[in-house]
Amino acid sequence: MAGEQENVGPLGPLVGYHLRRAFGAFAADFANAMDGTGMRQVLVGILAVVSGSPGINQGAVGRVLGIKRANMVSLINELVDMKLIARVVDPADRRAFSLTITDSGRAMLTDCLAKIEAHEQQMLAGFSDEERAMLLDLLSRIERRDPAIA
Amino acid sequence: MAGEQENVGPLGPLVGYHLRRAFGAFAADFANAMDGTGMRQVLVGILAVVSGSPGINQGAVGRVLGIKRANMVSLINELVDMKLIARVVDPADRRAFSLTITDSGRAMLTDCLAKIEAHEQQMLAGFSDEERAMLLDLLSRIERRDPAIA
DNA sequence: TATTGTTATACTCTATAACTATA
DNA sequence: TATAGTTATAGAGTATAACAATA
Repeated sequence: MAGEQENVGPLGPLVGYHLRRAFGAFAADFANAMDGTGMRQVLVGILAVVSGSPGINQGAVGRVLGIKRANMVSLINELVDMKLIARVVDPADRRAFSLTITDSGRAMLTDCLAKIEAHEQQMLAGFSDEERAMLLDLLSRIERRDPAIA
Repeated sequence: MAGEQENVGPLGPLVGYHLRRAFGAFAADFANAMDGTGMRQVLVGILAVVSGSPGINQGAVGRVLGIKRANMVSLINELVDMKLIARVVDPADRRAFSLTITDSGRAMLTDCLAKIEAHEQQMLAGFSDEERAMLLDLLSRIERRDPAIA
């Protein structure tokens, strides 16, 4: 997925270019880290959000993570099929599904988060605590400029 | 593509999560910035690399940008069809194509780079020069950890 | 044998439009 | 009429395997 530290011409000073490459590197290593779990970045994200907000519905999860309603359907189906989350009709609003994490879901999330911690450690090896905090801050400030938010 | 600054549970402290969101925000705004040009992130990247290394071949461009050979084919076809780059058989190695940017390609690249500068300014509004430089440095250090490079 | 480019293919992510059922 | 979820579909990015021509 990458290589050959070379002449990228006018791309060098562009934050967007390096953001893309760094994201690619992170995503590739993340996928490796999830090997054998059957999980992907999005699925872990959804599982984490559901775990943090029991009873939340699909649309809300999507809004939190920036995933369109239409695309949530099959993702939630995957997690339900894997028995990692439970989906019941919300009695207070029968259009909506109330999502909760199952015991296996909690175990899976714990396992994934441990693997993700190791993956982050490896990707950020050589980063001081201050640098990691700085990076988190800078990235968070960019996130808020998502044109789909405003 | 995003929204609802809320409880992301255990994702909050993960660099990978924020990298993904920041990348998404940048990519969405980049796409808007390219509106009307017919260009996309990858195409601009290729054009920039070819412009910086005249005579380079497809495989090399792919290695520089982290794009697989197989995926380069249609991308190069697009740029050739748009008459932004010229492709001739390399006389020194008749397996390879020698790529050069055309005059229209140069004009297109200049136009895109101006639009990209504006887009970066907007996405990084509020960033000091030091912060931007710091971000570039931190991202570059992550890039080098791409598992596909090692 | 290795490499350049090619074709075919497949999976994932993202996006839009139109539908249903509830509110 | 608005919202939650659904279906269908399409474009784009990324990945692998197998092949032809050339080195």
